[in-house]
Amino acid sequence: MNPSETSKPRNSADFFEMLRLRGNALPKRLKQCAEYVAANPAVVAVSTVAELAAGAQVPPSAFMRFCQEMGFSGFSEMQKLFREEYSQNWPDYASRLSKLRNGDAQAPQFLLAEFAEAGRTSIESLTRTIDPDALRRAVAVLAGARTIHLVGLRRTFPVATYLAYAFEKMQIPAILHSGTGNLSSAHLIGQGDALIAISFAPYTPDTIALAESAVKRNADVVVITDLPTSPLARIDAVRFMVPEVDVGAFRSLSATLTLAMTLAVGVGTQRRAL
Amino acid sequence: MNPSETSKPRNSADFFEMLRLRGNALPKRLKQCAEYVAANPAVVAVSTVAELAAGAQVPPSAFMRFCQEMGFSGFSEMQKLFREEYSQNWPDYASRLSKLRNGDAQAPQFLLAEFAEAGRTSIESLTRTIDPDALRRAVAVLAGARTIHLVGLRRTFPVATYLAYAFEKMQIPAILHSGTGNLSSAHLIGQGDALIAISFAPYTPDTIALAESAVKRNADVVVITDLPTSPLARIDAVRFMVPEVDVGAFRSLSATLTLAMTLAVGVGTQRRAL
DNA sequence: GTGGGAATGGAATGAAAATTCCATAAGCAC
DNA sequence: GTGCTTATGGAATTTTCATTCCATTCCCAC
Repeated sequence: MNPSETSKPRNSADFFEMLRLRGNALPKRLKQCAEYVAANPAVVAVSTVAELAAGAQVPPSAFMRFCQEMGFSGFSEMQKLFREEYSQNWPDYASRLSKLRNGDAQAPQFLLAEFAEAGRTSIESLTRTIDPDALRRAVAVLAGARTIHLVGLRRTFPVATYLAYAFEKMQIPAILHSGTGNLSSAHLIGQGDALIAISFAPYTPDTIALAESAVKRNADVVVITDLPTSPLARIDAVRFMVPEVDVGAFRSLSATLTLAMTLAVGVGTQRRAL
Repeated sequence: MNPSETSKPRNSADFFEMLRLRGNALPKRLKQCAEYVAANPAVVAVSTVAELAAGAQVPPSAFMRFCQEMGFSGFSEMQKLFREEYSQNWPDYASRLSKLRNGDAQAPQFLLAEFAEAGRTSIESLTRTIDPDALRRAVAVLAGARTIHLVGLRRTFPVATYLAYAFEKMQIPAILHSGTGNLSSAHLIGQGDALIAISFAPYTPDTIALAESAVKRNADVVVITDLPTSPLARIDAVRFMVPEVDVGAFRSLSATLTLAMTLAVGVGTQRRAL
């Protein structure tokens, strides 16, 4: 470790700042590496030294020297940084969950920190995984509907009620199917209507049934669920998979609500434009 | 290669389609893999078998079997698919943002970005402003209550229903006061009970009335509201001011829900410890 | 219960990748 | 040009990781 070495970058912003400062002072081959990495940051996360070296047109050993020159112990350490940024380093809540179970004397503010992080992570990854086209289609379908039906039971009931509130506030006709009194409300849904069905594992059968029945009745369906293996994902509909993070046995709803708000307001503005 | 094996997926859409179709028919461990992969697709691109297996809580060999069951020769081949897909999507990120800024402000993904930002900000400032001592007191009060009453109407109704769900799941006696049928339910609250009252501007009079009546009946009250000038803030109670960010006429609920989860789980663990 | 077949987990193996080392080449001062 | 320092490329080494194999367990049918 010679004294000219700068300290290790902690994130990619650090890293690129360092490149900016020291980039021009590097020897030829290392400069090639710097330029290649700057131009293809994402590729670093998913490639081997040999591949990157080939891309930068230098031998692998030169690339290794580059990594060390940037303050890392080697390529692996540098790659770790890019991988974390790239995958957002989804925290390992499974292991925290056991901590939650064992250490029963958890101070509430630690819990708050956990839930806050779960919420942030969920929202962050929502924005990266949502298909803009699906969003557009969902908004179009809902804006064109005569009546919007809403169903979400148990853990997703808050989302359904939020949508009901938002639509009411914008004076868009919407019906919340809550299952009160165990009445079947499937017959309310007809052609020209749309249904937003929300369900996470364990999937409430009533929600699935209502969604299936809506499809049979030629209503448009928008599905919000968690996984492609969900029974709701089998339905012919505009589908959203929301990457909500579990903390212990509880699931953050932040991302789902964010999506719900987006749909509601999107529909509102589109209707007004018509 | 047995005949039941499906042909190799060519892209991630293929892959998720296969998961959707065959996911439920898989044996337990392989299903865990399927779900983990579905929930964390980006992580697959940048992780090792061992890491993913740990994430899915299966041994590495099970994860290998999963890859082969999905039609790949092994993990490396499957990872290749994810790497290709995901390193292609990345460069769009910067251009996507600028497109968002330039393009019409009504595009749904622009809305999504706004709401996501609002949610993040709200949660962030919640963790900064919450008083740990108030949290501790609230949890103590609620954990000691015979029955926990919940009230939150209109825009805060989703929070109240979320709490109701959480308490039910943990088998903690809780009553959701929803005002259905316009029946007064204030008389249900008595000494030894606790009430969580949630209200944001414009404050629903029923919520305030119920909270005041609970105080008169010597019940403990926990208040979640937005401003110190709120009528709920005048009540003798453990008080939380949640700094939710408004987007247009709509308010993110992310921070409020995060606080609600914290209270619920905090009470749950504390009760179990008693 | 009991037998058979599928599923599982752990340890052994082999391949691939990162990292180091060293001989050679290039640049530079004198 | 000569000697010295720094840079370079390829090959050897070591570490990490994917993959396979097999003994054990689990589950279901009878």
